[in-house]
Amino acid sequence: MTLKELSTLLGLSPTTVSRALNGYPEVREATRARVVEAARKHNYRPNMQAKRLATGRAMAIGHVIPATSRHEMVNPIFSDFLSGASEIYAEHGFSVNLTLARAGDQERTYRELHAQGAVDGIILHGPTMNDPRIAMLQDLGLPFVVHGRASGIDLDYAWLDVNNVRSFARATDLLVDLGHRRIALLNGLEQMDFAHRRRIGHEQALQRAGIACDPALMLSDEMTEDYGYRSALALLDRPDPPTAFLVAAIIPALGVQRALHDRGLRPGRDVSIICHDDDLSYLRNGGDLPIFTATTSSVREAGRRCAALLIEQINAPDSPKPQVLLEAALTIGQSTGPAPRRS
Amino acid sequence: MTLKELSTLLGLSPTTVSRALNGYPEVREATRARVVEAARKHNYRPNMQAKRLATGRAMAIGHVIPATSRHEMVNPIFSDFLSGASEIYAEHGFSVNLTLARAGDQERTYRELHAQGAVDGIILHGPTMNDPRIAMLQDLGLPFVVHGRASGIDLDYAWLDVNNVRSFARATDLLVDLGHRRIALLNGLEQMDFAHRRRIGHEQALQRAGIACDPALMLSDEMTEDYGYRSALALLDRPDPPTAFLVAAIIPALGVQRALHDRGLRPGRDVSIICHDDDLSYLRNGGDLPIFTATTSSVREAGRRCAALLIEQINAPDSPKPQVLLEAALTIGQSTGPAPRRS
DNA sequence: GTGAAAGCGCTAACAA
DNA sequence: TTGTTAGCGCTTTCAC
Repeated sequence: MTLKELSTLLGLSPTTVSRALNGYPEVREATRARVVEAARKHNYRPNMQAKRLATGRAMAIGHVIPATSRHEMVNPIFSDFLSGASEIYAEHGFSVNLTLARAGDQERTYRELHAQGAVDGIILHGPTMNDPRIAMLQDLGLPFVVHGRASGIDLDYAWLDVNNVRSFARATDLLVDLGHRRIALLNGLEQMDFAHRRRIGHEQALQRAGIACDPALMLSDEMTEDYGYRSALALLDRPDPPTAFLVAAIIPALGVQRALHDRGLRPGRDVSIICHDDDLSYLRNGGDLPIFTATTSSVREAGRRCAALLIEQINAPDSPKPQVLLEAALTIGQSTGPAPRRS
Repeated sequence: MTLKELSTLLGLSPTTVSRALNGYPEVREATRARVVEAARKHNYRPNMQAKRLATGRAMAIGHVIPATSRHEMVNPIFSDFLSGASEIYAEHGFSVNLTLARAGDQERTYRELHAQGAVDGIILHGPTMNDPRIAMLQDLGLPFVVHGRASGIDLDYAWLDVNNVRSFARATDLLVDLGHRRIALLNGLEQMDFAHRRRIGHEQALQRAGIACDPALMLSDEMTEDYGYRSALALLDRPDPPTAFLVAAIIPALGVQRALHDRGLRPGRDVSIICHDDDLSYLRNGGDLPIFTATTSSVREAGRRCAALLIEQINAPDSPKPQVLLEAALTIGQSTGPAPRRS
C-alpha cells in the first residue's frame, strides 16, 4: 500500500494524504480523520526510503563501535547505552545504523556514513585522549555528541560525561577514612579518557590525604578477570602489600577476590575492595558480594540523554553545543558485604 | 557530489556513469576507467537512500533485540555475533538496522520493519520453545535466519545452531567418568530453546550412566553471578550435597566458586565445576580459573555464517532453507586448573 | 557502447 | 483547505 494508492482510494491527492498523516495544520479535521482511519484500516506504512530521499534526512543515527581490539568498555556498556538511546530515537522516528569498524577504519567509516547520507548524526563512543575523530566530525559538519570527553581537545563540541574524577576521589576518600594507606588502583586502559580521569581523581584524593602515590600500586589494562587476578596476586606477594583495592570494573574485581582466596585472605575483612563500575546491572548481583560496589552512573540514562542532545543538534545545528557533566550516582555499599577493616 | 554532477563533469550521461560504476558489461573499458578514476578523484559516494528507492532493496539487515527483560544471552553474546555478521555484511554492502524492542513489542517491530521496507532480511535472535515469531516471519515473506532453533515448531525455515544436546551430554560424561554421581546443573532459563536442549543432553548422559535424575539438583534461571552463588550455597548445605557443578555460563560459575570459598571448599579439588559457555572470550581469561571450562562454539563465527545464509536467502528467496547444526568445538580444559577429584 | 526518459514513493513549493 | 507540479538521486527499460 503506497501513498498514491491510498489517496486514489480516498479520492484525495497524495499531498493531502501526506499532510494529514504528518500532522500538518492546514488539513480539515474531518479529512484528517478519514485519512488516518483509512491508513489504519489498510495498514499503510510510509516507505522510509522514499521519505528519506524526499526530505533529505536519513532519520537514522550512526553508532560506530570498534571491532577487533575490544576495549572492555564496549561490550557490557554498549548495549545498555543503546537501549536507553533507542527509547528516545523511537519517540522521534529515528532508527539506528550500527557499524562495526576495525580500529584503524573508524574515521573512514564516519566519512562514508556521511557521504552516503546514511545518517543525520552520530554518537561518538569511547573517546580517547586527544581523540582525532572529534576534529574530523566537526570538519564534516555532521552533528555529533560524544559520550565522554576527550582531554587535550580544545574544540567546542557537544558531550555528556560522568564526573569520573570526583567519583574516584570519593571512593579513595572512603578507603582512606577507613584507615587504608596502601591502596592499589586497578584502572582501565589509560588512553581511554575516562580511565585517565579516574586516575586523576584517585591521585587527588591521595594527595589531599597526604599519602604518597606509589606507581607500583597503579595498574592499567583491559579490564578482564585475569587482569584482576594476576595483578592482585603480584601485589599481594610484595613485601608491602596493599590493604585495599580500588578496581574500575566488576569483572577484574572478581579476579581480585579470587586472588585473595588463593592467598587465604578474606575480601571485605582482611582486605577491602571497592569496585567502581559504570554500571553493575549486567551482573545483576543481588547484594552479597563481599566487595564494596559503587556505580558511577546509569548507562541507560546516559544513552537517553545523549540521544536527546543529538536530536536537538540535528534539528538546530547552530544552537550552542551542550556540555553535560553528570555527578555520579555514587551508591557505595549498594551491595556491600562486611565492612572493610581498618588497617 | 551526485551522479548527475559527476556525469556532466565527464561529458557523459548519468546512465553510463551508473553502469560504469556498477560493473555493467556493456561499458567500454576505457570509459569505465575514466569514470572510476573521476569518481575516486572527486570522492563520489552514491546516495544510499536514492539507490534503495530505485532498486527497491533496502540493503539492510534487521537485528531486533529484546530490551527490558534482558535474557542473559543477549548481553555478552550479541556483540560478538554482530561483529562476525558485520564482516560479511560489509563485503556485500549491507548495513545493520538495529532495533530494541520490549518483550511484547517484538512482533510488531518485525512487521513495521517489513512494511516500511527498512530491511531485506532478518536474523532472529534467542528463539524460545514454540517461538511464535517464526510463523509470523514466514507469513510476511521476509527472508530470515534463526540463530538457534525452536523446539515444537514444525516449519521449514533456515537456522544455524550448535549441538547443545551433545555438548552438555559430553560435559556430563566427563564428570561421570571422573567418578561423580551427584552433579548439579545450573542451567539458563528453560523457555530459551538452547537451555532446554542443554538440559536434555545432561539428562541423557545421566541416564546412560544409570544415574537417577534428581530434580533438586537441576536449576534454571537467568545466568547471573548471584544465581550461581545462592544456588551453590543452598545445594552445598543440603545433607547430600553435589560433588560437581555443571554451569551453563561463566558468570554464574564465578558465583559457584565464591560459594565454595565461603564453605571452605576448594574449586577443582574438593568439588568440580565445569563451566560450559557459548563463548568465554568476553572474560578473556588467561588460563588460571580453577574451573573446567568448555566453549561450545565461536559466536563470532556463528554470526558470520548466519549472515552468509541470510544473504543467500535474500538473493534467492526460493532456494531451500539451509539448516546447519554445528558440532561444538568442545575444548574442555582449555583453561583448566587442577583436575577435579574423583568422589 | 551510449543516451533519453520514466519512475521508485514520498515531500514541498506554488496555485487555486 | 485542497490539488498540481516538480523534484530528491539513482536505476532501468528502450531507442539509437
